[in-house]
Formats: sequence, structure tokens, C-alpha cells
Amino acid sequence: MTDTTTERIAALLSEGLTLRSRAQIEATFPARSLPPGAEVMRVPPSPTGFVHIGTIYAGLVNERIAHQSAGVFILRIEDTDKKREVAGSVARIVEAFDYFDLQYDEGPIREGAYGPYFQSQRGDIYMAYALELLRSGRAYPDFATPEELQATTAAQQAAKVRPGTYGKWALWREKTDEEVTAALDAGTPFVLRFKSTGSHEKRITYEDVFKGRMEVPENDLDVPLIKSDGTRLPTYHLAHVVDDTLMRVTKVFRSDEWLPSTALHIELCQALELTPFTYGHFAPISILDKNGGGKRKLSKRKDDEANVEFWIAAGYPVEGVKAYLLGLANSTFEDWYRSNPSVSLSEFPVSLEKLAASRAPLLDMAKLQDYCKDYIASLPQDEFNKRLIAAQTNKDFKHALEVNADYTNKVLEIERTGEKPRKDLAKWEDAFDNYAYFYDQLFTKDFAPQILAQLEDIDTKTVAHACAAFLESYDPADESQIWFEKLKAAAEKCGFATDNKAFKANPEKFVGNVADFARIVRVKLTGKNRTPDLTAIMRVMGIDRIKNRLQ
RNA sequence: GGUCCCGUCGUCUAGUGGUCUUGGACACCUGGUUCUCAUCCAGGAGAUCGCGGGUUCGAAUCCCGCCGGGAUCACCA
Repeated sequence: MTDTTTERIAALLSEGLTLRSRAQIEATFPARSLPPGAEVMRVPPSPTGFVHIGTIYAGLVNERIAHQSAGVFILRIEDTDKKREVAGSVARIVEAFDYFDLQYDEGPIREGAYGPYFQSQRGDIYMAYALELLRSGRAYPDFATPEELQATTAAQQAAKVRPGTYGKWALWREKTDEEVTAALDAGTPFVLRFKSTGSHEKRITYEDVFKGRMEVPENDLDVPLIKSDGTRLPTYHLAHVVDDTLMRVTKVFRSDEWLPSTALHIELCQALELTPFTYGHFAPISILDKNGGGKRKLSKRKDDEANVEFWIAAGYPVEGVKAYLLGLANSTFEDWYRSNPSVSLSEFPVSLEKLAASRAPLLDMAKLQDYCKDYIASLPQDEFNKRLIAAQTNKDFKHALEVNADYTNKVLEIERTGEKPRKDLAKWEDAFDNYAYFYDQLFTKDFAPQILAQLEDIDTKTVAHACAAFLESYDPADESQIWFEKLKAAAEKCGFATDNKAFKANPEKFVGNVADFARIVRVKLTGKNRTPDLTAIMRVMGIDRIKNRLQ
């Protein structure tokens, strides 16, 4: 290709952009003045829909490494693919980072000195580097149509060779100046491709922070650098190399899927005379396929759990989720957490070495809920009340909680004041099932309809009889022991067994046992057959409400 | 198919040549806590350390081969 043709291509690519030289650009991204050992970390989500829990996981690890070393944590929006972009995604990303309290120092809204933090706004920067590659003969235009590319892949499959654009399979790699000029004259769209000088036969080695010494074949793929979709935006590869250099990122942590393209990124750095990065590749969170397909990466389409909005809507407490995620990242976390129950999670030192050992961990909702239950139970009463109410998405329930503030305070205190607070709630959403029956309208609407089914083994006459007998002697002032004595007395009066052994020996002699009798009271009062201590519940409900429900 | 990563109870993991007839956590089961639960406490079951060879007095740990799972080979990131 002649210089004239090269410049014609360069002019086409830079049309309308205000290009600066590399030296000028690099002068505006000076070395950061940070204490020794400070790490500059980043997490680069794409605004292509909802926020993936893996992004939060990566965010958490990167944020910790950055901030525990007095470094910088960057949130960079990788929006170079305008076709896949979904409106509102950036707002969702920002919200999710806020919800999980992942404080980024630079990124959307929090503009820093190394921006812009949207890749789509850095087009002129990438182009300066792309043109340099073009001029140095390390990039070339490729006018191939999608059909031609497909045909190549088919031919490669037929020939049983590795697919991809490399060597003789790279259609436009060695075209003559005339051919290029002709395509240019015809106005054919083109991508700018990297011209790799690597060989699949030769090997390179590099050090991965998590996986140790890696020895892999050199890259020989001529990957696209600049797209032909009219945006003239870069692909990930160019953008990554340029941005992480300019933003002065010290360690590139990314998920395993990038492992195979690391050789390419190293070659790109060399072609641009940039220092290659320190990489660390970690395994993404996976999930057990519900259809029995085995372990696989958490997928956006199939798994609700992949979507952090699912977590936020259900009201999983941030601290519980983060504790679980930290446990996934570092196996030493569990012990630390146990021995430091009242210390903030941010005090936990995340270790790189421990992260190394982590395979693709399976998301274990049961374990995560266990963390969340413990956390919610540990909350002081006022904090518990405040957060529980704030998190409710059911308007009627939230209204009921707020309007009857004094009553609500008593309700939420049930069995939470002692040494061992109840652990009913794994997420704030669970509050409805645990507390809504205290409010008459909600009780009537959502709980009372279940009473019949819960008591179907006992005939209605017996139920009515039992309620009347129990009410007769009930006194809100009774301590739970007396309360139970009275319940037993009422049960006996109605033909229930008060001695479990006697009942088991001759069940036919009784209507039921004490447990059945208590169940009648419990279900009539709450619509549920499992609740906290009835004495406490009744004391809070008040005599009028009790009479109402037992009649 | 090529290349790379990974393989210890159901799950997450501890373990880097002897102290491991593999330890912990979650889940599960049993019993206890004078009504049902959430808990809590005590106990239990659960892993031929993917398989086969080798090195060694000795291997979950080192070496080789195999098998299995995953990732990647896009103008997606």
C-alpha cells in the first residue's frame, strides 16, 4: 500500500474528529501521584441491559483492592457497541453500584481527571492510536462482507483448520494498492484490522496474578480495531489497551473469558510500544442449570439470580450479599467474619493469593440467605424498623406499617429484644409474610382466606368451641406460663389431650392434642400455622382484635 | 477441531510430600429447648481427594497419560 493510499484511509477515518497526536494525548493523562503500593483498579460494564451480579462481584473485588491500598477505583462504561446498547442501562449500573455501596472514585457522575469514562466519548483518542498502527504498517483496511467472512469460516471448517482471520485466511491482509484503491473508490465500508506478526507455532509466557505463569501460543489473529458500522468506534481490544494505559490502571482483573485474548493484548501493547499490563483472570460466578445441564456461567436470560435488580427488589441486605460474595472471593473470610462480628466488612483484607484458588463458584442461595438472616437479626431495633419499612414495595403494607407507628413498633419488637433475636427474615420482602397479618385489612385480604385450608382436619364446630373456651379465660396480663396453663385447661374442656403420651396411646379418645388446640388459636389469629410465640403476638394485637378474629 | 483454564462431601472451600482412616461452613437427618415455627444447643450421615500409571520408605499434595467440565477462536464486551 502506498503512502498516498494510507493517508487517504487515514483521512476517511479521521473525518470530523479533532485528532491530537499521541504525545499530546498522553500529556493530558499524567502519571497519578499516589502512595507507593496504591493500585488503580477498574470495572468496565457494558450498558446492554440489566446489571449482572458478576459485575457486582468484580466490582467488589476491584473496589477492595483499590481502596485498601489507598488507590483509585474506576467505573468505566464500555459502550462501543451502539447496536447492543439498551437505554437506561447506565442509570441502572450507577444505581446498582450505589445500592451495593461500591464507591467508585471516577466514572459516570463522578468525573475525574482521566475521563471521559464513557468509551463512546473517547473516539478521537482511540483513533490516534489506530492511525499510528495504520501508518506503521501494523493495521490495514478490510472490505470483506459478512458473507465473505462466513464463507472463510466454512472453508476453514471444511479444511479442518482453526477458524479466524489470520495468515492466508485474512482476505485483505496482502491486497495490492490497486485493489484497495478500487474498493475505496467504490465507497465500500471497511474495518481497520490489526496486522499481527505473531505465529501460532511460537509461544510466549507471562505472569497472571491468579493463575501464575502462563505459556501460550502467540497471537496471530488480525482482529478488527475500528468498526465499519459508521461509529468508527474501537473494538474492546484497542479500547482496553488504550484506556487502561491512559487511565494508569495498575492491575487488570477480568473474568476468565478474556484469558485466551491476553496474547493478543500483549501484542497490541508491543505494536503500540506500550508497557503490557499485569493481568489477573478470575472465574465468573456460575449456577446449577435447573434443567439438569450441570454447572454453567450465570446467564442473563435464564437466571433471575443473575440480575441484581432481582436482589434489590427482593430486598436482600447489601451487607449480607457482600459478606457472601467476599466469602466466595476469599475462603479466609468466613473465619474472619465470625471472629469480627461487629466490625465493618470494609475492614476485611481481601487477599490476591486467596482469590487465585477460587474456581467458578456456584451461586448458593441458601448460604447467601443464611448470611442475610444473620445480618438482619443482628440489626438494632430502630435500624431494623427503619430499613424494613423503607424496603417494602407493597404499598398497602408499607402504608399500614407507617400509619400505625406505635403498633408497628410493638409488632416488630416481637422476640427481637432478648439475647437471641428471631431469624425469620433473609430479605426485606419476607416481612410481608411475617408481619402483615397484624394489620386487619391485610389479614382479611391475604391471610384469612387460608384459615379454612389450615384447619381442614378439624370440624368447624370444634374450632368455634375451642376459640370460645380459650377466649373465656384469656387475660392479656398473663405471663406465658400461665397463658399456657389456661390454654391447656381450655383444651381439656374441649376434649383435647393435654398429655402427649396419653394422646399417643389412645388418639381415638381425644379430639386432638394440645398442639392441635394451639394450632386452632394460632391459625384463627394469624392465618398461619407457623408464627412466633403466641403470647407475645396476642399481647401486641390487643383484646379487641383477638376477639374479632376468634369469633 | 486448535488453544487455554479447572477437577477434594450436594454446594463453597481448607489442604503445597508424613501431624489427613481429608478439617470447616451452608444444606440435609436425629434428639433437646414443657404450643407451631425462625433460632439456639448436642449428635449424625455425607468425599474410592476425576481415572490410570509412575517417583518416593511415604502422595489429595510431585511427574506422565487419559477422562470430564468450562472458556475462547465475532465489526460482543
